[in-house]
Amino acid sequence: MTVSKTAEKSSEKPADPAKGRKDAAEPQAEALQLGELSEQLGYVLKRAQLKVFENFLRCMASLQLTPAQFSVLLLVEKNPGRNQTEIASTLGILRPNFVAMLDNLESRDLCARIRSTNDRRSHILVLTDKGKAVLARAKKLVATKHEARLNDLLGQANREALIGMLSKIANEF
Amino acid sequence: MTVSKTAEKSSEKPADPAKGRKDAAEPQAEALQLGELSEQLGYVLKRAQLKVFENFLRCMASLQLTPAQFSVLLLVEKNPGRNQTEIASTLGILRPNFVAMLDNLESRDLCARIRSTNDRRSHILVLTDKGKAVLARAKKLVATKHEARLNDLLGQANREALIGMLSKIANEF
DNA sequence: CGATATTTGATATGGTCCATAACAATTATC
DNA sequence: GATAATTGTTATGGACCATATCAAATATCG
Repeated sequence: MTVSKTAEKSSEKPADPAKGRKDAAEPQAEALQLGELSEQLGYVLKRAQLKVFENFLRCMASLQLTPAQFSVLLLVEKNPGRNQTEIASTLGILRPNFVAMLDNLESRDLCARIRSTNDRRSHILVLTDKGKAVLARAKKLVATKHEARLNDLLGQANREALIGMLSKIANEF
Repeated sequence: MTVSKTAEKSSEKPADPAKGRKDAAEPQAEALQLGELSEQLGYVLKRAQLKVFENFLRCMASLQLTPAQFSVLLLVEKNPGRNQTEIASTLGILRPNFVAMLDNLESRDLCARIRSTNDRRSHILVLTDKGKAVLARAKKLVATKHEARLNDLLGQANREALIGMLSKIANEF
């Protein structure tokens, strides 16, 4: 009863005051003031990103795909025949860190490494049939349960504006 | 010459083809297609967040403040007299992980832990004079070099709309 | 009052992600 | 053909995050 298991921070007990302690010397003392923090771009961005990833993982629980894994599958599907270095660098993943990721996806038979005939150093990446099927299901889950949630929250126009602004920041900041 | 030192991913060498190898069998093969990835909320959010944090660190290089440290100073200034648990949980930091953070800030004489007289278990947090001064300078740097950059990029109205939407996501997603 | 439970700060520890160095195999360059 | 560069890989360390556990202090309740 100490804490729950995972991914549960606050919103447990507001430690409700006015319970009848010694006296009524401190009637207030409750929620903290965020102040300028709520206007800080980085703060709000990080918080939003954590929430979005959290929701993504919940939506993908049945397929056991992380955001990073999903992005790899998407990119390999869109660019079949590329090697590890190309896929990894496009996603901002360093080659050494990409190895374990691919080991995982390959062990689950979602994608495959194929030795290139042109350059026998490199591994060509392709999706397996299972990988394609899983990705198709993943896309539906993301569209239905994840991205749709944005429309409910912001509306179609705002959602597109948000994506556009974030892209601009990601590319030009 | 293997790679640069830090924070330099791609945009190094497109490995320009058409250089004259064996034959001219593969004339294309260049930039990868992002495809649906550029429309994925989580992907764009994460990319934007990384860029913003990167820029934040550059702006704060002279003060050696990370986004997390800045947020702690801001929150302690706005809510003096709160204890570690309150400050940490408000920022989504787990108490165990907050200890080292405070050790750092306290060793730099930016904030101080004071044993509470009401509850001798808890440590009241306050900013030192140096902490207040550093935070004041940090605020100016953030406003001048960091947040201002958003206005240049998006414009005042869009910047406010973006912050608003991100807050909404952070709170209601 | 006194026994038990809870809270607070702290330590230890493990997991994940990120970054660098270094290596063997292969290819490019000269 | 000798040297340099590239590709995938391993090893490794750091930063961040999460849980269990502890001692001190406090709260709760018989």
